[in-house]
Amino acid sequence: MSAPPLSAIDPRVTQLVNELIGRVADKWTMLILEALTEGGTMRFSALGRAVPGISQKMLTQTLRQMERDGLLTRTVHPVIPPRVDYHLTDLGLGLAEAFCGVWQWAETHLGRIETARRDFDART
Amino acid sequence: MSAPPLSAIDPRVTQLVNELIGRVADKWTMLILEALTEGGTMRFSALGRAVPGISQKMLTQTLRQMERDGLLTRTVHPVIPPRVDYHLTDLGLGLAEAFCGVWQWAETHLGRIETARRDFDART
DNA sequence: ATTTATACTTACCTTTTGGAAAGTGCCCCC
DNA sequence: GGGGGCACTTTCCAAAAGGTAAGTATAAAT
Repeated sequence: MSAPPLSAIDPRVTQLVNELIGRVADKWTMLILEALTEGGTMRFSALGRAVPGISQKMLTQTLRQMERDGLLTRTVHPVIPPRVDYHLTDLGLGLAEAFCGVWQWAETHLGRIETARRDFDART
Repeated sequence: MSAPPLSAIDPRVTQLVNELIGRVADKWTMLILEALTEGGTMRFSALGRAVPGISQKMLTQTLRQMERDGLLTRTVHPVIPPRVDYHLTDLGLGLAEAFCGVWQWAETHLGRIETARRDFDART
């Protein structure tokens, strides 16, 4: 499917913003964002514990992406065994705040969605 | 990775909300949400045109999910050739509003993220 | 000397996602 | 009676996501 879109308000910004949101709004990023919002500064292993179900691979990968996007800082302490601290930048905190709205929406309307699903499933 | 999470504020609501957000916050859902917010009532083909790059398969699939979740209504007019209208429910509109914050955040901070990325890539 | 702890990295492999394209149903129009 | 339009549905297949598990580095502790 192609052809020109409906509105001409945004030229290529829309494209970029969508890409950005897609990158930023995935499952693990949101969960890490939440953990760091609550936990302040956390080390790798603590994050692993705070985000149930995440694998080491995805934890590392997601943290790196977030660091790259400037959402958090990564501080390596030159000690052994290694210790690495993560904490949100103001950019990351801002994103967490913005997501707060979605979070709250989800929390308050969870019930309605569940019944909507049941109705739909019964109907079909 | 497993073990108990950091905070005990939310029992299993967190789980449900996360699942819900993951379902609701994907690329196509957001784009369709946006199209319908701007376009009001739209038919299948119009949505296909309004969301550039989506395939018929994903359009149908995403619309069905959204209908199931109660985010939009699907009205089949018994005419030939077929005509099906989609439009957001108040639930869907609420979600669109909630996402508005994220959208705006992304729009305003796009520049900062891009420079953060360049810095990171240069650093490594 | 071996074990332990931490924060990764890498290789392999399964599962999921999603695109392309062809098929379906149905009536109107020429 | 052949073609066209719309809204799907289905099948096949390639690409990407992501899990598991093993490996790496280092120094302190036993």
